[in-house]
Amino acid sequence: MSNPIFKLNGRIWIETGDEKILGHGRVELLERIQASGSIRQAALQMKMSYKQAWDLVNHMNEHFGQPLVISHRGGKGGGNAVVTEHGLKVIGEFHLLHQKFQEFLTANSINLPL
Amino acid sequence: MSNPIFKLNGRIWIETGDEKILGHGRVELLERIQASGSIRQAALQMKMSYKQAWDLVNHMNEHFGQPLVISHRGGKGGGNAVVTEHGLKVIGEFHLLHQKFQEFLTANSINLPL
DNA sequence: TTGCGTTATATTTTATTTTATACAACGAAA
DNA sequence: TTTCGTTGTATAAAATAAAATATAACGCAA
Repeated sequence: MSNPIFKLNGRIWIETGDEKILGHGRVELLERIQASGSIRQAALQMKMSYKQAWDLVNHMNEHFGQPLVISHRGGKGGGNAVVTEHGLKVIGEFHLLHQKFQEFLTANSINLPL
Repeated sequence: MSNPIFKLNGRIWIETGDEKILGHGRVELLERIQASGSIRQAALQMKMSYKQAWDLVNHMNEHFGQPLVISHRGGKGGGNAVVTEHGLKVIGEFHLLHQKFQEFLTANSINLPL
């Protein structure tokens, strides 16, 4: 390990109480649900199990003031899921925070003697 | 879930390449090693196994340019571990970054309609 | 030279998390 | 009313991670 390059990195998320309810993975999931109209397709795209995706969606719906995703079963295509207006707002707000955080990361670095 | 309070939280760490080599847990471990002079005691205090603590120390020593911890076995007390000058420097630098990050977290928040 | 407590390491066991599998419920459309 | 693919849910299997256990190496001090 000669001449290592040290990089600052990190993650941010939203909590209520001490429970994490939104991070960048969940945001990506929401975006893929919106794009595909399907929890299953979003899960496949992100290579996670349907159960995990469903659990995440359910958790978000339970912990935000209003549901972020509304799903229907049966009907054309077997069922579908849509991201609510509130969900879109949440996505947008998180993107703003994420961008500021990226700026923080690039603006700060470790200063270590080699 | 009526009237939820959304809080921004997060973590930062140092990487080389794509490997995490220092975060707040490792920093605490270093500090406890320095305070106790023992990897084992530090591990006990943090309720982690000796093996896990040793692996973390070993990983840090391998990935920073110079060792952060020097250990000895045998002798008075059975052996000991000390944090190097470079290790102290690393701890200090991380604290600076961490403090700035805390300021970032308190300065930013989500804006969501209830 | 024996005992001591720690470091260092390997191996086994346990616990936790994740994934896979199965299937009922559903509603539109053929 | 049958088919279809998804949602929703439970259970089993598999994969990971963590912890427990064991033991050698070590060097000082009694």
